Amino acid sequence: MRSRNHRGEGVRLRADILVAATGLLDWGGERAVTLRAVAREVGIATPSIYPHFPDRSAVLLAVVRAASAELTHRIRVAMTTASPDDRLYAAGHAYFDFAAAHPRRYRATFELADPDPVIVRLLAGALSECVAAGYSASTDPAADAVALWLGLHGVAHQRSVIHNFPWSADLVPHVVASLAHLDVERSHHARHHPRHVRSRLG
Amino acid sequence: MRSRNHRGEGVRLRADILVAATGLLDWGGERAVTLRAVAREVGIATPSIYPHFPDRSAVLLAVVRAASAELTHRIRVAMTTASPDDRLYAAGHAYFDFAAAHPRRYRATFELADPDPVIVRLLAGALSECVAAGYSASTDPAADAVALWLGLHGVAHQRSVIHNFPWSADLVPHVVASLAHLDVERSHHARHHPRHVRSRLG
DNA sequence: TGTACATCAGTGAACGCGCGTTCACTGATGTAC
DNA sequence: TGTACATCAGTGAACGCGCGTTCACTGATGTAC
Repeated sequence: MRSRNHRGEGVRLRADILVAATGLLDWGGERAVTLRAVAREVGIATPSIYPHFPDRSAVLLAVVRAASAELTHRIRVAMTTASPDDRLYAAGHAYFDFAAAHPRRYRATFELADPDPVIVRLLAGALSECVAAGYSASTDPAADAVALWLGLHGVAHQRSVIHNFPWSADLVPHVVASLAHLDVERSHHARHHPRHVRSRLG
Repeated sequence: MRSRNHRGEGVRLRADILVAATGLLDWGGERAVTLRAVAREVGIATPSIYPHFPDRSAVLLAVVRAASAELTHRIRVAMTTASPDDRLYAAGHAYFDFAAAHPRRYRATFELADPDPVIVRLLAGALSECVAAGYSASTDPAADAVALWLGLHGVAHQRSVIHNFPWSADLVPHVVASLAHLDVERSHHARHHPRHVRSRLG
């Protein structure tokens, strides 16, 4: 099934192990990531994992660190938008989408590793720009960015846990606008949901 | 160590099993709740659990349902306050405190059982009263109550996971005020943190 | 009042399983001379 | 060019463990007659 790596390319197996472990995590949660299951998936003998990882927990930690890095990357990519308030909305959606796409991985990431502080910094930066541009009424962007991140985490985590929940389409922008104290009238949210704005103005 | 129950009082063991399982859950997480460990803790033979629960997952589910009921109860008790906005702040603190007091139990509760819809209804009720009293600018209390609950969950869940985090003292009232669109000037938050209000007004 | 019997609360031993980890190994491939 | 040797990538068998669950049971306590 799997052919032995060429000399000097033994590190490739490390990557294969991580891919398999990630798949198992997504499929059956943390419990499903056993060294034997990983080896079965990769097509190797179980002890072949040991030259690459000291023990089971090291494999899990590596998986979870990679997930954290990917989440940060997706948020960073999503935030390449012109206006700072749209950057916040885009970050919120990227965050939510990641949790929706990989529910178990998202959960394990936050249970086994500390959250990447870069995310909060990115949010704080965009929020500060919103304040400077007059889009946000925040008086403490650093603190509000933390609250915003925690709010997004709450939405994303529940999304990763619950199956039948009344997820309204504008929940994410709603949470973003509230916690970032965004001016709803000019926001992405307002532009896409004029009826909501009208009822708010009426 | 443990003496056999009198005739007709065999159900007592059921309660003992739940107490022990809850303790193990708090101590070592879901993985620590094995039937053998529970039996060891209670002081019985492992098979003695079976007359009371069909299998391991039933024990866990019962533990988690009890935790959910207790959380709801604590929120209900906390919400016996005069003004509706204080009820929201009190609910937020009760929620946070529960997660801080029983981190692993809190996590397991939301991973193994659906959240108790009563909580959202309680929040929606108080929020509606805030709107009626002119304390909240919410235009959709039902939707805002969901967002508020998700925000609280985010704060509480991170609290149950992370150990060294910059938990600011007014994070919870901050999140509550933002998501409930509360009038910060009259709020509990404002009354207890006048400096924050001044900077907001300046 | 005595006694046979049913029921209740719980036990002890055993089953088969999957697990993490260790150990001594194998066979191919490159390198020094 | 040939050959001994080192290294690399990975294997197969075994260890001891804790687990969920099943089974036939035990001994005390209440009840019917």
